[in-house]
Amino acid sequence: MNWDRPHRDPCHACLACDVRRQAICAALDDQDVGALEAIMTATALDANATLVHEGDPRRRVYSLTGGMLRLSTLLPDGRRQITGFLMPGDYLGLADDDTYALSAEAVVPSQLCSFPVAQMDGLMARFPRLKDRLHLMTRTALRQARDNQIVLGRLAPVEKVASFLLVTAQRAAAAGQAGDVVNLPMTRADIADYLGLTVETVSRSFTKLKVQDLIHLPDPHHVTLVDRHALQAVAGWSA
Amino acid sequence: MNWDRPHRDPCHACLACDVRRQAICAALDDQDVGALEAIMTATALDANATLVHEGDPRRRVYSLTGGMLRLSTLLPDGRRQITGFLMPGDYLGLADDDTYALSAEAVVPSQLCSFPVAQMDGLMARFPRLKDRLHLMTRTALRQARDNQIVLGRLAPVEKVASFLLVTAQRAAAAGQAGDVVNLPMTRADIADYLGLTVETVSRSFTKLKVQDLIHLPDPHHVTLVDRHALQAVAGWSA
DNA sequence: CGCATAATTGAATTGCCTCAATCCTTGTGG
DNA sequence: CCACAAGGATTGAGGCAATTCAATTATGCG
Repeated sequence: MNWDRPHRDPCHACLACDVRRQAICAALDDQDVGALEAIMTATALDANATLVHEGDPRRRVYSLTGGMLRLSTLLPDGRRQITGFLMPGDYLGLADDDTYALSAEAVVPSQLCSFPVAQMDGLMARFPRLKDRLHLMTRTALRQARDNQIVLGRLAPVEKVASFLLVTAQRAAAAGQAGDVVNLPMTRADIADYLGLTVETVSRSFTKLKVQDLIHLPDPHHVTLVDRHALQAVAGWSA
Repeated sequence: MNWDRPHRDPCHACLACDVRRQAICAALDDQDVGALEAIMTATALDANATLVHEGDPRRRVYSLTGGMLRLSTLLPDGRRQITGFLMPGDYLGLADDDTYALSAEAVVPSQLCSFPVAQMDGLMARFPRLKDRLHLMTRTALRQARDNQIVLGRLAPVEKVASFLLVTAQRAAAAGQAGDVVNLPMTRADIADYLGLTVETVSRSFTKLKVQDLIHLPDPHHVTLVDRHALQAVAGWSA
């Protein structure tokens, strides 16, 4: 096991949590959230640590509170497809039934809440709003996955990268991290496996956007969106 | 409007429906299904008729009973991405919130049940199993969309087509249509826009599979799966 | 039976990927 | 504190595969 030992903050951690209003717990008010907290185990992951393996029995579900996770699957010959990056407030286990359909690894050191599925199911029966929120998050995830099909199927490399930057910025904004500088904790290889490209093509696409002055690249993990409007045009958003 | 005028079968159509055990109505037993039938309007669509437009307010949801629908979205410059084909028993409106995220058109003449969202919401409140089934179908759709990301992102053209044939055969089997001959009502252009390819590349991929004797093509809309195992290997399923 | 649309096949081009080298940052040990 | 090692990112050159452009064949409908 390569994650830190579980710990539980005794001082009403949930009420002070950064993602109290974004995550699954937002379905419960301050009185009821204790029930969720009671079945929760806070855990931490080192960078690149594996949380769940594709095909493993789905015994726990998770809510990410800090850091970033990548969801991926491997083809027999080693090709990898990353189907999404989880940001704080996101939930892991929305689509899975009895086994995990995807592997989940930490991109950077991450913190999350871990719940046994059986007890989570019990809580959903007790608090309908919890179940409703899970359903809502599933629908949102479905829309995201479908948007991604457009990106993967019909966009050219530069367009894919532009789209990726805009979506990432948007999600960061939704999580409270507004501003024109986007944090990209993942590697270029991760981005490539997410967008269906090679590392080289991703790098070249970044360079193209930089040369056109649509973005700045202070360092590989930070991108400044200089011209959001032009980026949207490149990404094929609206006319 | 290019669909036939609505009609209602007076003789308990739901109980005799082909997809009674697959569609949303499977959540209700024969006593309760009348409540669903009461708010239902049976409609028919001509081939290529548009059922809903991307961006339109989501006032009705649908359950396909016969034929086939394609879900698609357009980029400003005309590029099209088909995100899925709906087969009998499938539900339209799973992911959408207040507006439809995708357009839906009939591939061939199709029949479906139409429900006003408000009344469907009421029924979901009255029959929790109905809501649960919707949630289940949403999760399934999410898994399908993610599987599709792998196909779009990491498979070569022939692999994409092989995968498409196998998935289509599998879904037809789940709907009761077993056998090694797959029905492909959609055009090559539809398949291309689904797999992120051009019409020509799709056609060439079919030819390659045919030359290798993995499939037969009695006509463009019927494919016989000659060697399922070899097809699975081509599609990158398992080792 | 003829037209319009769809599907297939062919030739040429473009652009992404492959292979390879260099640069840069980061962290480690001397 | 500096040198070095190691992994990631970027840049360059060349090949190949999917696309584009174009023509032919097949299919289906009036």
